[in-house]
Amino acid sequence: MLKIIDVVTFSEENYLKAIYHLSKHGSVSVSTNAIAGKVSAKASSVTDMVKKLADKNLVLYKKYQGVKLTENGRLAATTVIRKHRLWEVFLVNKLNFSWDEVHEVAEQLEHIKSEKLIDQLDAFLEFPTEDPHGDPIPDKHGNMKKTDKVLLSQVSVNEDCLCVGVKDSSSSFLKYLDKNEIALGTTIKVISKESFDESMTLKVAKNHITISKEVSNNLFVKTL
Amino acid sequence: MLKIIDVVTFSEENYLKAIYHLSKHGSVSVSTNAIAGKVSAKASSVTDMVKKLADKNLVLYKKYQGVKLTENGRLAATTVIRKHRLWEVFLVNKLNFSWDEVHEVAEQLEHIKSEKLIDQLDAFLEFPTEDPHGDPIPDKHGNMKKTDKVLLSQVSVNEDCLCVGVKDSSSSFLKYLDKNEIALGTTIKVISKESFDESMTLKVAKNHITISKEVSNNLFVKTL
DNA sequence: AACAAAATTTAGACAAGCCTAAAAAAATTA
DNA sequence: TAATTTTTTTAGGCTTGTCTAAATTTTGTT
Repeated sequence: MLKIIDVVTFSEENYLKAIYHLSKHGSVSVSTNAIAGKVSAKASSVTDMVKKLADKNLVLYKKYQGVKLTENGRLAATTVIRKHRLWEVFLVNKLNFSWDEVHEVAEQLEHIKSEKLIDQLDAFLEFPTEDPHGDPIPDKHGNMKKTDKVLLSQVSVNEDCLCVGVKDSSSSFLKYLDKNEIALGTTIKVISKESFDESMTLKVAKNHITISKEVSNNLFVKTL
Repeated sequence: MLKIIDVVTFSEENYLKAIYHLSKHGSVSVSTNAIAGKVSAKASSVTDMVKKLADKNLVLYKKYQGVKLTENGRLAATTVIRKHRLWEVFLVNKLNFSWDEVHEVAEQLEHIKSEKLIDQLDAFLEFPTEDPHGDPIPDKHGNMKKTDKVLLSQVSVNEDCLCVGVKDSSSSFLKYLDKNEIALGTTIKVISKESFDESMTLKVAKNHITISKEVSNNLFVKTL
């Protein structure tokens, strides 16, 4: 039977998204185990799903050789990511969610199927280019501006920088940042670095705070 | 095992909604066949689902005796309807959808699980009490104002009335109304009625139009 | 290079939600 | 009221997406 439109299921979309993130924008091959970790499933389930995605021409798959997105797969993945990030902007900018509350809801909203919906939402939000965590929002073709952001851990002593995003967007991390008054747009100066444990002392607003390497490796900044 | 929270699935929500609509707000018992028609499934599938809903205390079910919503079931149903109608308002008022385009998307959005989302959306929309088709939006407890709307076919010759809703909200009907410049809030005067085929002639704005009984039986108005 | 460890795949099972076909109960009608 | 028709339920099967356990392939290590 001729397949004109391949409907992509909720679950398939989650796998595609996981593969996209793990493969550095679809450029490299991804292992079964890595996908399993990302989607919280067992490796055997991943094998099954990957075969299905391969049948639909969304991934290239050879037994024991890992998985790579096809161009179709990459577009499907970036479309989901686009929807996820636009909904996050909506939740924060229009519905007063804080940045640590949006993820779970956006995980649901990203699967709503309606091209008009997402186009109109994009316009309603005035075509944002970044989500509330500083991640770029892909356009309809899956292209997104790449940012010159670096991890805070890479910044040298005495440099000023601007908080532009987080790597780990877990609720606990985002709450930690809130507590320390770090948000998108906050200016941070690196006061000192401790080579022993890779902790850093920062100046944030008027205060000095000390952070662990777990923090500095999860916060993206732009140096000024 | 103790069940604290019964998660209601996508499919279960659709059945509850169907039962609610068929049972006149949950007050009367509904037949298996009626539900099957509403959810586009076979009667045997309905029997299966209804047993599941009964296990979860969402409906009362006795073999061959039809189904009735419990208070839990009624609340679950009105919550879905509340979400559906709030999203419809959002789509029309904020994203420029027309009233015949919203249903399909709202059918998806109504299943998103987040109490905060729906509370905030309600506030963002300024607590609307009606959706774009004139149907009342339930509050958090499932209560909604009842309207004194009547079908246009019930209105007497020479009476003025206000279009407040539609019974059939199929896209083709809504497009027909648009074409004839009838929308929510339009004032209509009944000029004459033809007993032979139950057609009516109306004055809408400056124009006289003739409508069939199919139309007058699907348009709700409030007499003035 | 051979063996052990790790990763991956296969095989078989299960729940949800649907189906068809057959059986049973209820409703209708003659 | 007895027979027929309609409605509803049961029985068994299918697909999707998951799992566990066992088999297989690849990788890493002496």
